[in-house]
Amino acid sequence: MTTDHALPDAAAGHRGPADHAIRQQIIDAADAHFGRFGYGKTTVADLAKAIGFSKAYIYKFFDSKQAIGEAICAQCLEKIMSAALVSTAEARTATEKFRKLFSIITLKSTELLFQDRLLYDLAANSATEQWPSALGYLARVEEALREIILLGRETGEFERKTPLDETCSAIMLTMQPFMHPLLLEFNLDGLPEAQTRVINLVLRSLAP
Amino acid sequence: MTTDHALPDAAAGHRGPADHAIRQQIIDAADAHFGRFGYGKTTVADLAKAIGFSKAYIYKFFDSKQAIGEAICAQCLEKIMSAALVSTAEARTATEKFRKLFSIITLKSTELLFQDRLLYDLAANSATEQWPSALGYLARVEEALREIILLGRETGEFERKTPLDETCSAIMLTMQPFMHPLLLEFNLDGLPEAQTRVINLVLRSLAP
DNA sequence: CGAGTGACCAAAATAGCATATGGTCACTAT
DNA sequence: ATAGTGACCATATGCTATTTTGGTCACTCG
Repeated sequence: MTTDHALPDAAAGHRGPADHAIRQQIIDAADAHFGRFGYGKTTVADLAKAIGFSKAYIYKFFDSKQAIGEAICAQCLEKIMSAALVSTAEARTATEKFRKLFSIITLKSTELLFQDRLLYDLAANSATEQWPSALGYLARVEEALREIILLGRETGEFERKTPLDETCSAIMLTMQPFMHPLLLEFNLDGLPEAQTRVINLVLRSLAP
Repeated sequence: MTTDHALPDAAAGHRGPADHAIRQQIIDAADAHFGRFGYGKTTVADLAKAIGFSKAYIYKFFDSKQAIGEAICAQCLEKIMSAALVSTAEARTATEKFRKLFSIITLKSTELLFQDRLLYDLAANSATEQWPSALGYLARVEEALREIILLGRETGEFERKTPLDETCSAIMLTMQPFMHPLLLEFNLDGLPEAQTRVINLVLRSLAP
């Protein structure tokens, strides 16, 4: 799986050697602290103490506290995305892959919401403020969607007239109520039926 | 046009006689003040002074300051809705009515956003906090949508297999990115093309 | 030269307090 | 009874003084 597309740089805000043991220690500590106390209540000094170095040393590896937040956020979103990709890989038809892609994303997002509320808040912040981590995630989802639609067009499951980009971006928008953290929370009550109805609607529009 | 459906009570928070000259004076004063200074910066005492009565008298007509906010908000949303209804009435086909309904709603909402930012913020608040005024508005939009789809089904423009309620609620969700004030602001950059693409997608799914 | 840091600063968060505000009620005047 | 109000209270809001916090840099140590 190649990750070096022209996506928003997932390593934005990084400094120094990209794969350093200390960097990983910082990320681990941040993951634990952000999850337990929240992004806002965790200070950079806390992270420094957790790994046994001084605060200044943290800044040899990250541009800012937000950059650390982005790394954690990207990790969360990566977990969601990879669960979705596993699920789509198991599905046989493009239609099934399509259903899985978005239903797993929503499922995993709601799990995050209920189990790691503080990390979810971080992800929500990332989305509303359009951090690179969130933009990269959306780009990856759209890329997966594009491949599914291409497959469906090849197998004859989906129509071939509508421009691919147009279809993809429109579908991403229809799924926003179940992907964007703020809207997801807003639409929680109707799940999962509401999403199924929208997925059905989109699939009808994809029919040849 | 009958408005006495089982919608969320648009007159919630009202007290005393429903059509009293004073009530209208309060609403007018609130409209002016909320628009100029914002909901938060306007005090009930300000409104009282504006109409030349004491603060306590206001509470003979409204349960709370929020109830006044709801009234103003309902008024704003009503303007948007009636503009959309005028537009759909002019359109001939169900397809055209459908396009008009949602594009006018988005157009008028963005106009409100740019021209009366403070009232827009009030409406945004109403939506995120699910005030009756916002719920009533959504119910009215969905009702208009339902009638358009019914028309389209009669004229043969739209398919007839999918359950009507399911279609309507799904479409409302697909349009959320352009209706919900917070998302609208978020999606402003892609307008109006992005919405057109979604509308096209939905219309494809409605095709017989 | 590279790993690591204490001391330092501007900006932001916090705490504590005075004031303003939403809301009620007993009351007056008509 | 109806129209209307001043005085009152608990809470929210704004404000200022103080502390924390994000972030930098010159510096030490090996």
